Amino acid sequence: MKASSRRDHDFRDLLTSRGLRVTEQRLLLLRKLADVTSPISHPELTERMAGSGMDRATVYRNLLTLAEAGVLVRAQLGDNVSRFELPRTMSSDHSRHPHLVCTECGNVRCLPSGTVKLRGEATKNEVSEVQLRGRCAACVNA
Amino acid sequence: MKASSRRDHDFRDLLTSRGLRVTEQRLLLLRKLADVTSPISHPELTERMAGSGMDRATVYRNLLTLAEAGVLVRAQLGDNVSRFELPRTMSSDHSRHPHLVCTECGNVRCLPSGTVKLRGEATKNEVSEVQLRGRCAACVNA
DNA sequence: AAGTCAAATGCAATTAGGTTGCAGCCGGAG
DNA sequence: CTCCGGCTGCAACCTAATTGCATTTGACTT
Repeated sequence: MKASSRRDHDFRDLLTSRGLRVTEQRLLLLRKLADVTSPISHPELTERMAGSGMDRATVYRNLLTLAEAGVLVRAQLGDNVSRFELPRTMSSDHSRHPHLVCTECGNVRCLPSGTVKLRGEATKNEVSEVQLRGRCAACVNA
Repeated sequence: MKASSRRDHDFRDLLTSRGLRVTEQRLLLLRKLADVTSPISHPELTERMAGSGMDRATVYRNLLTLAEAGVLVRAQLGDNVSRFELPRTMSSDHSRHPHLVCTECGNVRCLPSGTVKLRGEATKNEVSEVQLRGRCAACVNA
């Protein structure tokens, strides 16, 4: 599979450029994260890696390591659980986007960066994360 | 003490106006929260209530109940621990304006309603709460 | 003032997510 | 090929959150 190996190549570069070793576990982890569309927590991710035999401590430490290195973005969405995600476009665009936490279905939706506009007093602060809570479109229509 | 009884009177109104019962425990809890200047976590608060013989579960459930009712504001710094705060201005409707949680000093700042504008895809959801995280103006300038 | 009932509390147990120490493994530099 | 330090697996451990249930009690009704 061309696509997969291409992706792996990017991941290798990403890791080595940050001075991190390229391990089979890290590649598995990054592949998984690339398949997911919204931020994922450590327990959720451990769950999905079940088949690989990877230990939860390894998942945990790698999430921290990768977030620290700037490879992943860490999100705090109000439920006392840290969630991580691979930035949309890995190289250029590290821009954060707003997250919507649905209080009904619990899912986390990523919104386009432009949909939330700060102005006035809000711009006087260094805002690093924008999060909305409410009912997502799917739940509203259901 | 005049001040104390006056404060208690406000607390009673606050509770009854939200359809919550006025219990000795809730008054103790609100008094404690009024004495504190920055958001406090459930364990910290339980610790400080030690002398009152109040149970941790009672503290916990009341924090949730009061936050749910809009009497308290819930904040999350980077450590996966929920902290709660009595808003400075106890306005009737505290959930309608955005909050900025400073990840440095931990305080929660209330922002004017107009400072955060939703548009596009964001408006397709029923957003009930807007929270920004980052460093507040005071910490940035310090 | 007494009666009533759901809300609230106390107590105890349990789950969950985060975190760490250590021995053995392995990526990659030399 | 060899060696070293980073990485992994395993197994605890800790703290915070959460829940079930019997009992108490606030606040409304009579």
